[in-house]
Amino acid sequence: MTDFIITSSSTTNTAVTCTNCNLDNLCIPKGLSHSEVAELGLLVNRNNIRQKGEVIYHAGSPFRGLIALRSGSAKLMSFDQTGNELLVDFILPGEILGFDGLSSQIHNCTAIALETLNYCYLPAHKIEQLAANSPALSYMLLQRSCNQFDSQVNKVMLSRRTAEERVACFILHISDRFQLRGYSEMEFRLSMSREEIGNHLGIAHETVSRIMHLFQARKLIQVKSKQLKIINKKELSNFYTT
Amino acid sequence: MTDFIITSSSTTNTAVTCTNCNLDNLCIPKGLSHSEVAELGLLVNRNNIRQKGEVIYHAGSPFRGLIALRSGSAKLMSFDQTGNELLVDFILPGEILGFDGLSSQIHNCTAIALETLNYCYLPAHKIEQLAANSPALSYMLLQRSCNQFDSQVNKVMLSRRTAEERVACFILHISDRFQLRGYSEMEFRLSMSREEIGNHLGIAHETVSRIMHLFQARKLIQVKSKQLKIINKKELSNFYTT
DNA sequence: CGACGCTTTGAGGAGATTCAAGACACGTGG
DNA sequence: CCACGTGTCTTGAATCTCCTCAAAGCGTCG
Repeated sequence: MTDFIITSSSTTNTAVTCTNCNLDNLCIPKGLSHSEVAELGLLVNRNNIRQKGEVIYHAGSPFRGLIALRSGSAKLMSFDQTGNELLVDFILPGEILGFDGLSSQIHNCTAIALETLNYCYLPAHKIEQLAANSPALSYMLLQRSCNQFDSQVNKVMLSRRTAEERVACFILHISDRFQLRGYSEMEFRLSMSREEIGNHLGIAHETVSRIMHLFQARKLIQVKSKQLKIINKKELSNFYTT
Repeated sequence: MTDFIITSSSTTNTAVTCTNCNLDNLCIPKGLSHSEVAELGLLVNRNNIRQKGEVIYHAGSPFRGLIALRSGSAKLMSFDQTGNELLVDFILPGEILGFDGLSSQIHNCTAIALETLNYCYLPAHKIEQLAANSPALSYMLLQRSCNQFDSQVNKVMLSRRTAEERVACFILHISDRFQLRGYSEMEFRLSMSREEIGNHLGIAHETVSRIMHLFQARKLIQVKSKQLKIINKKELSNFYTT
C-alpha cells in the first residue's frame, strides 16, 4: 500500500532556493514578487533535518527564527505550570512554525517531529532586516501571524462542539490540507496517534477511537489504525455544519 | 459606591496624541522611540465613540485598520456557519483590536461595545506605510499579533480544565488587567453579564453563577451581581495552579 | 517469537448541561 | 415615589455526554 508520508520531491536537488521550491505557493513566498522571493532566498537557512520524536525547538528557549516545514510533519505542544500539555497544532509542509516565540523572544511552545522532516529557517535577526528592505514581506509575515490567530479562534469554537463534531472536523481539515499539497484528499495515512489526536481535540483517545468506528459503521469513513479513507465527505461535513 | 468603569482621564484634553496619551505604555507605543511614537501619532485617527451594544466592526466587513481602545470595554465575537457564536475576548483600554481582519482583509469577528467607549484607529493603508518608514514599529505589530496567538493558546488550554478552574482563571486574569491599568485589582465591577462570561469560558451561565457563589461560600471572593471583591487571591490562584 | 506500544471495546461514574422556576435589580411611566 | 415589567441572576432536579478504569486485540520491531 502506498505510503502517504509527504515528502518534497526537491529534497534531492542540491540547488533549491525559495525561487524554485515546489512549496512556494504555500510557504512564505506566496504572493511575493520575484525579487522579494530572491531576497528571501538569500537569508534562509536550508536543509535542517529532524527524526521522529526529535525536538525542533523547546518551550522556554530563546526565539532563533521562523521555521518553514519542507517535508514531513510536526506537532506544536504547549505546557502550563501544572504540567498539563496541549497539542496546539499539527504542522504540514509549507506551514510556518515559530510564531509562539516572536512576541517575548522566548518560545511558549515546543515543536516535535512526528516523522522524519526537513525544514528551512529564517534567522531572527534577519527578520527585522527584511522588514526594513521589504515592507511587503514584513506585512506578509504579519498576515501569516494573524492567520494563526484566526485558526486558533476556530480551534476554540471547535472545543465547544461535541466529540463527534470535533472528530469530523479534524478529518475534513486534514483532508483539505492534504489536497492543498497535491495529495489525495480521500485516502491518507495519519502521522499522529489517537492519543495525539485526542490531545489536540480535547477528548480522550478512547473517544477518538470509538467515534472513528462509529463513523465507519455509518459508512462515512473507513479506518484501520492510521490508514483512513473518506467514503461520504458530504455527509461528514453536514455532520458538523448542522 | 465607586463605579469601576475605566475612563481615560485625558478624554477631556483636546490635544491628545500618542505622545501624551496615558495609555502609552500599554498600547502600540510601548517600547517605541520618541520619534516613532510621534510618527505614529500623525497617522492615528482619534476620538471614535460607541455606545453600549453598538458595533465597532462587523464580521465579513472589509478590514479598515487596527483599533486601540482608549476607554470603556468591548467584546470580540466570532460566528460560524451554524450560527454558533463564540465570545473570543474581552477588550480593555490599551488593547489592540482588529487583527482578525488583517490576514484576509475581511474581518472574521465582530467587535461590540460593552459600555460607552472611545477608540483610536490606525487606517489599513497606513500600516504598510509605517512598515516602510519604521521597521521597529512593524516588528512591534508583528509581536503584538503573535501575542494574541499566545493568549489564544492559553484559552484553548483553559478549555480543557474544569468549570471551577476556568472561573478562577477568568477572575484572576481580569484582576491582573485592571491592576495593569492602575485600578484596584481586588475590587471591581464586571462590565459583562454571566451569559457573556459563560460564552467566553465555554460553560453555561448557570454554571458561572453557581461557581461564583461556591467561591463565595469558600470565602475566596465576595460577589453581588456585577460587583466583585477578591478575598483570598492566593488560594484562588492555587485553585487552578494545582 | 516475545515484548512493547498503540488501538479497540466495555462498564460505571462524574461533571456540566438543560429545563424550569423563583429572586433580584433596574428603568419607565403613572 | 411607588408599582410594574423586563432582563439578569440564582437555585434546584433530571439527564446526558464524555471520562476513567480495565482488559483484550493487533502490529511492529528488535
